[in-house]
Amino acid sequence: MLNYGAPLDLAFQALADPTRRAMVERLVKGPASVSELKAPIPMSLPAVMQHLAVLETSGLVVSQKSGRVRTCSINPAALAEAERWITERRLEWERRLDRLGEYLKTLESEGKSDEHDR
Amino acid sequence: MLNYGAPLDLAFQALADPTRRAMVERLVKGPASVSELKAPIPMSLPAVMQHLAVLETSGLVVSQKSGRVRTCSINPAALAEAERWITERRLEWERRLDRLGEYLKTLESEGKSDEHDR
DNA sequence: GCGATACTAAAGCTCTTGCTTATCTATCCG
DNA sequence: CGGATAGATAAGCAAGAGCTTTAGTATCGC
Repeated sequence: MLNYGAPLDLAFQALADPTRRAMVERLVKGPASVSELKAPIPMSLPAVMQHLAVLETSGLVVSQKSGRVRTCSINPAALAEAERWITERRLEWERRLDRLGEYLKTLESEGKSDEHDR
Repeated sequence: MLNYGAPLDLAFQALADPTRRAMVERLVKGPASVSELKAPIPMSLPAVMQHLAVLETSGLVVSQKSGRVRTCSINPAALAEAERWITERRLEWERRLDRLGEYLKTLESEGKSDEHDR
């Protein structure tokens, strides 16, 4: 499986951890420093920074350092890309169900005329 | 971090692998047997079955065995749940940007009247 | 019945993840 | 300057993910 979809790998992998999802949930409310991100998380600071690194290499989060504080924010584009993959699959599934419904309706009405023909 | 969101953990984890995403992409086109799922994948059959197991425990895929063939299909509900989490975060981010825009517009017009007041 | 088909189960191996503690480097401020 | 703050880096470790090969167990069709 050519890892053609590597960006999606990273995004979904990043979202697969509850701590990282909590960090994303915090960041959608607005940018935050590393300490602010760490605050509600019962974990060592290096652990939080490692989660942050995963979020950054996935592209879901960007950050910049100013003085001694690093400010993190959401990158909505990466979030949208992951969303888009799922949405497209769901839509494809629904389109297929629609076609199947049409087909079954056709079969049913043909069945009815068959009954008359008999 | 209480693993309160465990179902999402499993769904995103499942989607983080390109082989598994390829299997999902196949299944949105309609149900398939294990062998049909394996066909395009250059991997041993047990490996494919392990991927399938991940997809099943995540709830993204369901399957039933009839005779000697197991037929797999998508569970759109699980797909929709993962989609929903992302969508809600993106929407929250956008609502925040809107509020910020309003606020900045307010500041700007107040700034203009300040200039007049000066 | 018997060979081929379609999966299933188990063991083992390597690489990655998700933490930890300990140590170190910058910046800020009184 | 010097102590407190904010973050970075490194090493180490237990558990899990993602394969493999090997060896099964049911069905199906002649």
